[in-house]
Amino acid sequence: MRKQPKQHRANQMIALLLEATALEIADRGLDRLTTNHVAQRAGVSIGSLYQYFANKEMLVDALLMQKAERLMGVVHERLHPLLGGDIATVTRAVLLGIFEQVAGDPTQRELLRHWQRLNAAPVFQTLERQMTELCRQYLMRHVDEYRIENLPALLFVLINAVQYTTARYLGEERSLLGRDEVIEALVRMVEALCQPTAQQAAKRGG
Amino acid sequence: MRKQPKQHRANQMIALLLEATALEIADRGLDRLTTNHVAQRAGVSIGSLYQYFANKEMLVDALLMQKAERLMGVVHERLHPLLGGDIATVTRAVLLGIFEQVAGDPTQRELLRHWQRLNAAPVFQTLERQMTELCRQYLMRHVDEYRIENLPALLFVLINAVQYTTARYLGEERSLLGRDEVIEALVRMVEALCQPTAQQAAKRGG
Amino acid sequence: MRKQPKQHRANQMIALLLEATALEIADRGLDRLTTNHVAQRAGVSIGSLYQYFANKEMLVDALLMQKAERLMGVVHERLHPLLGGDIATVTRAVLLGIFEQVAGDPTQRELLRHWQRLNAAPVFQTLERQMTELCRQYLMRHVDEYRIENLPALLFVLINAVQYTTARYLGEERSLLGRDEVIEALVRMVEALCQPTAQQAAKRGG
Amino acid sequence: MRKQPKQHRANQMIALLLEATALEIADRGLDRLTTNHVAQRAGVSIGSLYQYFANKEMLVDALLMQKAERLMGVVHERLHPLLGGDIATVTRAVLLGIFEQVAGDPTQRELLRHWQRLNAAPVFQTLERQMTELCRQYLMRHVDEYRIENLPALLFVLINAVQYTTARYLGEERSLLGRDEVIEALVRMVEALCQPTAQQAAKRGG
DNA sequence: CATGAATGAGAGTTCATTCAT
DNA sequence: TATGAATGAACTCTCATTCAT
Repeated sequence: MRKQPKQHRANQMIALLLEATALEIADRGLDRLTTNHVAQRAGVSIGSLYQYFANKEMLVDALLMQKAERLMGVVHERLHPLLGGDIATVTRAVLLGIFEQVAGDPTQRELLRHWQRLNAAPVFQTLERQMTELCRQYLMRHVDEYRIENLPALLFVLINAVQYTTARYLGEERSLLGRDEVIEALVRMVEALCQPTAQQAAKRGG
Repeated sequence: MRKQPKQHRANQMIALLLEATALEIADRGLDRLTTNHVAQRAGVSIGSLYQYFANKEMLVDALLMQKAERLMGVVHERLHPLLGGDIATVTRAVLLGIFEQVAGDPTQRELLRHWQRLNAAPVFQTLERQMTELCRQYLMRHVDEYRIENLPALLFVLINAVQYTTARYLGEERSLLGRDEVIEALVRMVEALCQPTAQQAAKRGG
Repeated sequence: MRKQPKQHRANQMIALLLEATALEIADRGLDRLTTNHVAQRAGVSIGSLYQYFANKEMLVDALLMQKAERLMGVVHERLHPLLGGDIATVTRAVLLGIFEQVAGDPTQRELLRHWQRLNAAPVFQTLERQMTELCRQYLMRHVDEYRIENLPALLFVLINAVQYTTARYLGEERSLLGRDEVIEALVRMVEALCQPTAQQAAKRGG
Repeated sequence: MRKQPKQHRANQMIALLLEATALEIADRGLDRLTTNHVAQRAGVSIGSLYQYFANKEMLVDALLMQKAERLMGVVHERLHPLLGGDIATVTRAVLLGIFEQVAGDPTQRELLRHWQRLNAAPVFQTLERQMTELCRQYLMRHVDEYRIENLPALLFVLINAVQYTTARYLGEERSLLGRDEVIEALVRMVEALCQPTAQQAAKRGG
């Protein structure tokens, strides 16, 4: 009861700093991000920044965590009502959700451009674990519709292929390809990877 | 006859510097690469480095070029004798070649971790264009075996999915998955993406 | 009330750095001036220097500004009470003021040695404009005592002849000529350049 | 008889290097002059440059010397036929000669911009001594036409005033003033400085 | 807790000069 | 003598981090 307001102010400060970090990354790029600029943009002293984040890396990690959580939120939101649906529909819905979430946010696009460098960060590992788990659950639920051999390998390729291709597409300033074209191609890839069982194929063919 | 030895020494120096750059990248990472360290590691003065490379970026670009050329060499080498083969065989052969080339070279693995940042470099664009062109040619050669809709989108997804997944796998320190598992999963993905025509499917089925 | 001490400390730091810059210039010359030496001499870190001056040029400019302002102060101080006096008296007084100001300050003397290079600096252009304006005003005030043809050309020659000759004399380590001899010669030159009208000449001659 | 050709080649080399130095100064400015560039421009190895000039300073000094000699040549050329003429005519002729010599030569103009820095060089001291001597001789020849008090001081002021004003005018990229305006103003200054004796004034007045 | 002035190691790069060939 | 590859001290400037107030 005594600590509540302090907690609150701390959370406010953290939010403020993360917001400033996001803006700086969007404006100047990840490579030119400096803690002094962040503090200045947040209207806060550089000392305060270091009160809440041990160092620059922690600051970026926290922002990454925030963005990752929002992204996972979107994924869940899209996935949940369709858990019973076929793989193409589900994939399409989730990808559309991600594209919409990221496309309008220059910060996330800049972060995507550095995905590979950043994915050592624990946040990314969490994000990936969650995605993997989600896919595994979906496939388990539909275990007799799709014939999966070597699930771990498939998940690895699936997740990475989709993630990086998406990252690449969204990270580009402008592409010759339209959003829907790319989504459809990805959907087809996912669909094809999870080859339906003969039984399913027959149903479809019929 | 007069310029030979000069040329030779110059080439030696360049090779020495690129080698040192590769080692430094492998040891300290691309972000912590410094020209002074490179020169020191090469056992050469910093001035010499700048005699052969206008700046740090050029140095890295040259290394990238070298690695890219070797990689493309391997790709061609594997691809050529199999141009008439089916897509799975070709893909498997090429991926195996790449994996063998890269897996043992920490420098290339570190570079792969920064793929996204680096692919602005002309070398990477060239590399990607070449790969795209190769895929296009293969698919054109087999135009009536596979039913391709929206070739550009397919190529984009195909190339990126394979490239980045490979990069991710090879970039990791160690993975729970074996090399062959990943290659097989990728092969299946590529195969699935290029769905056979009904006729082909029938042949296969028959 | 809050920002006072900050302002004060900042001003102190700036003064300290300018002082150190002046000393370094006096000791090692403008060409061998380095920011690290300045910081070291000021007993301050190089980072602090760059907190207050964007780059080396700005540092030198600020010093130039400071010296120029002092010089203009002296000129005004000497000129003002004599605005009604004849040209020889005014010139003599102003020159004496400048000589006294500069002679004892090795920094200013070193700066004078580089006058030509520095007079691209805005500070110098301002200084020169002020001097020119002052001369013009004086001559306008005494318009019927002196016959001036082609005022712009006269002002150009007048200002430059006096400025550079002074700069040259003061820039030298030691001269065979005494200060007063040079001043008298310059006074005579100025007086001669602004030839009196016939009427004035008659008055004087009478 | 044996050393002649070697001498000759040496002279050729020196001339070549000085020419290259001049071009480099004209193109890139004195501050950005580098010995490597000079050698390259001369089509000669940097080692050869150091065979003929102990260091960079010597190289510039030699160029200065060359230019100074040409300038003195012009001065003599113009002065000699007019030794008996009045001071205005002589001054005008000499100044016109100098202006013509320098105006078209970007190298000399760039050097003029750095006059003050360079005039520590022995070459400049020689040049100045020669000019001073010439003026002294002229004035001695006309000793009863002009009333000179304190000849050394007058010469100092005279030489410097003319030199620097000329240097300033010619060093500028473009001026609002025309060449003749400036020459006339300078001529008037010189004329006025060397006040005619009463006798002469009478003659002129009559 | 907040502040922000101060720090300083270390980055990339230049260029006069040397010396083995 | 001519060469030019090699040198390396020295330069300007950045920025993550600290700590006295």
